Amino acid sequence: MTPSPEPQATAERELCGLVNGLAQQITDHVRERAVPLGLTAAQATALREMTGPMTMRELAERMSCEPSNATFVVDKLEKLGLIERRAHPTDRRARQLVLTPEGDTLRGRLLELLAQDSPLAGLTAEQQRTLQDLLEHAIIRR
Amino acid sequence: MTPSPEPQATAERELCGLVNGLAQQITDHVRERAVPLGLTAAQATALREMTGPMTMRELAERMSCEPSNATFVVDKLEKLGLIERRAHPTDRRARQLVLTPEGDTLRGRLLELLAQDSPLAGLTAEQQRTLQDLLEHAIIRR
DNA sequence: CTAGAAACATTCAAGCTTGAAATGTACTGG
DNA sequence: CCAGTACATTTCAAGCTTGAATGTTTCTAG
Repeated sequence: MTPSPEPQATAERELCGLVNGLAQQITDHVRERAVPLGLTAAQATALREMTGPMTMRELAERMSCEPSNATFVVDKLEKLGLIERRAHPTDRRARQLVLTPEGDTLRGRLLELLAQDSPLAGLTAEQQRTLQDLLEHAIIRR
Repeated sequence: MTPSPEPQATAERELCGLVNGLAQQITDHVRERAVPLGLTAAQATALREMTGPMTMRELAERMSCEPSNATFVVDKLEKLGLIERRAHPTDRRARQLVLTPEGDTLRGRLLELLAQDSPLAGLTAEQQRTLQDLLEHAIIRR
């Protein structure tokens, strides 16, 4: 065994593990509720983030993934008739994503399912606020 | 647009987005430091979690992934000569994973790199403790 | 002891994700 | 205006991840 690690660094590493663990739990939760609707976890995540018309890049950012991945997922949603790629009103490089009526309806059902047994239900409203503060604080870089 | 969602549910959804965002940031951070060592992010994560001899399942749990994925990643690490699969001393179903001397050395270098510019550096030690409490509280289910 | 149930690990197919390269469009300083 | 740079998107290869199916081994109730 190599030299003993700094306790500080170890604590940080474990904390990263916890963050990843919770993120994984959230994804599992999404997947569970997506499958009965005929969606994969990735598709459901995209649908969930479609709070209104947006570009590919905006969607990718909301999904915390690369734009090329958003292309992949939106392709699927488009084939399912849930989303449309329109010309962007002011930027000819970009596409404007819009939910179809079917997509909007399905999104509504999805959101209902997602609200049930949230992975964060173990926290009180105040704890959730604290968590949000900390995460926002930790994330604001880059 | 469909009926307006409950504000409570919306807040929870956004919080999930933050958790995922931070997890993504952590993975990116690992990837950045893994590549110069000739490792992928997944391989580096596995190496990082190898705090001592353990079974496939234990490693998978630490990596927050399915055992079948651990098999995949350990295969790679084994081919790189960084890890060994031994017979488990008491359970013939299980394997005991052990780092090779090279694996142990590389892990040391990886941990050093990972400690630099941690994605959690934006938080004070106390904030990190609070975050840890909240996450542990949120995760203890299942 | 023994049958059934559970657990460990692996394999494979299907789907996800990243990063680099390519294309087309917008912006910026001369 | 024009060249150069930056940006939005897509394509593709390589690698990651899950879930179901399989083979072993262990555990447990009877």
